[in-house]
Amino acid sequence: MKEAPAVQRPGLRERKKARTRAAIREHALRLFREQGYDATTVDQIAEAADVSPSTFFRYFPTKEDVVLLDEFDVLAVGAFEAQSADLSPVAAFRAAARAAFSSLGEDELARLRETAELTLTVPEIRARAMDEFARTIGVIAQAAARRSGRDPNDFAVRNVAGAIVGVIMAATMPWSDWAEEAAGSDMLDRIDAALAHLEAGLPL
Amino acid sequence: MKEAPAVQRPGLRERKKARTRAAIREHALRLFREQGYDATTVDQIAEAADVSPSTFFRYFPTKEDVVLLDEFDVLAVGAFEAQSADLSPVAAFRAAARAAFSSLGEDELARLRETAELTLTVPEIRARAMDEFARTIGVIAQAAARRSGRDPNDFAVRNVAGAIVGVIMAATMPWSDWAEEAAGSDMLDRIDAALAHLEAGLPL
DNA sequence: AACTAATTGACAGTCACTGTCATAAACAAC
DNA sequence: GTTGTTTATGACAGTGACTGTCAATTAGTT
Repeated sequence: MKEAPAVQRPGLRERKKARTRAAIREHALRLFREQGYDATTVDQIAEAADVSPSTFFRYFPTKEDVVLLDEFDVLAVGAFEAQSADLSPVAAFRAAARAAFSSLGEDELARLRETAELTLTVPEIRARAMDEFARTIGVIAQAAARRSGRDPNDFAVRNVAGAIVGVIMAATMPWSDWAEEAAGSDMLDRIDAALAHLEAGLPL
Repeated sequence: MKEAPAVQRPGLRERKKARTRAAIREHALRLFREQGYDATTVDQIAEAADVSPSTFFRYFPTKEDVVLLDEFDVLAVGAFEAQSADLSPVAAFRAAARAAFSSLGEDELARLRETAELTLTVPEIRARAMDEFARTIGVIAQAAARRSGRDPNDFAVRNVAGAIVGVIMAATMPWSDWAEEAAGSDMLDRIDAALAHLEAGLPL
């Protein structure tokens, strides 16, 4: 008479894990906001989340990863493949990014902005973001390859993905004396404008 | 009656510092090659270079920086500004890169390859390379701005610089299962091809 | 030769991160 | 329920990168 939902229910254990994970991330982001990233030790986060320091590292391999785990590109890739096939890769990606962003809820957007802020501000995290970007190039290349029926390791495909990530970097990264201008325009708008510019062939 | 060469002679102190710096880097790279990056401790490097660990950190702020100090982009920027003004920014940069590469000596090329290898291989260093790339975007943007008489913070200028760095990343970074192909072609050739592709408008 | 300023080494300390082991809780069977 | 198995957790000890301070040395100067 059990008849328990086989796929549906994650099980108590899984739910507890998810709650622990969320608690750690939540308290970590709060502490970063309150005292700064460097000034916050892993021990403090662990204590605030009421777990042992060991447990912290079981959930996040490094302190940086508390900030860096977005899973957002998965969303974008889904939208990417849903675009009509006659669009150029860049145009398709741009449309996909817009769709993905607008599908986010308020709280998700807020967290995205907060982590983005930290990624831009803290050198350690900014550095680590490189690997994320490289991984993203791979993900985009794979999706573009599927769309166009080419090999994901194809040189041209990878190159397009690289250019996309490059202009996003340029639109996102903090500039020498550019903090004011950046504060004015929205990050997502800047990304969209950068993609539009790339789509148009980077005219000067 | 001194009449010492005012600008010419660096002074004994400076020469000693340069020699110490070179010794540290040399022994560090050798140890990395022999035992791997992670397995090599700063203490070992210091001992091999016959300085104290404290001194190591006075010359290089972090262990990663032993690898990451290229000063190569400065060379490229010089060549960039020497290109004729009717070339597109991308074409000009491509020509400049070729010129800069071919101006390097054998030993400099060897060291460039070795540090590049480490940058691609070791996750820590690869991550840190992000900041270098961001800086490089800035440097390229400044040079491009001077060339075209625009503001270095101009959106389009930055975006072009970002695209250039992006395709270089794509051509340089190691791929999922891509090691074989990469070994075949030369890194510099791949960079040139990537720039050519970008120059042509990224056709698929 | 004497004075000043820079370079260095020794030392102690912090913190991210790793590995191991024993305990306790969740799940699966009976 | 009661058992046995798996998994999450915490306590602990250790490594290594990095920081700060202080005293001794050494290069440059008068």
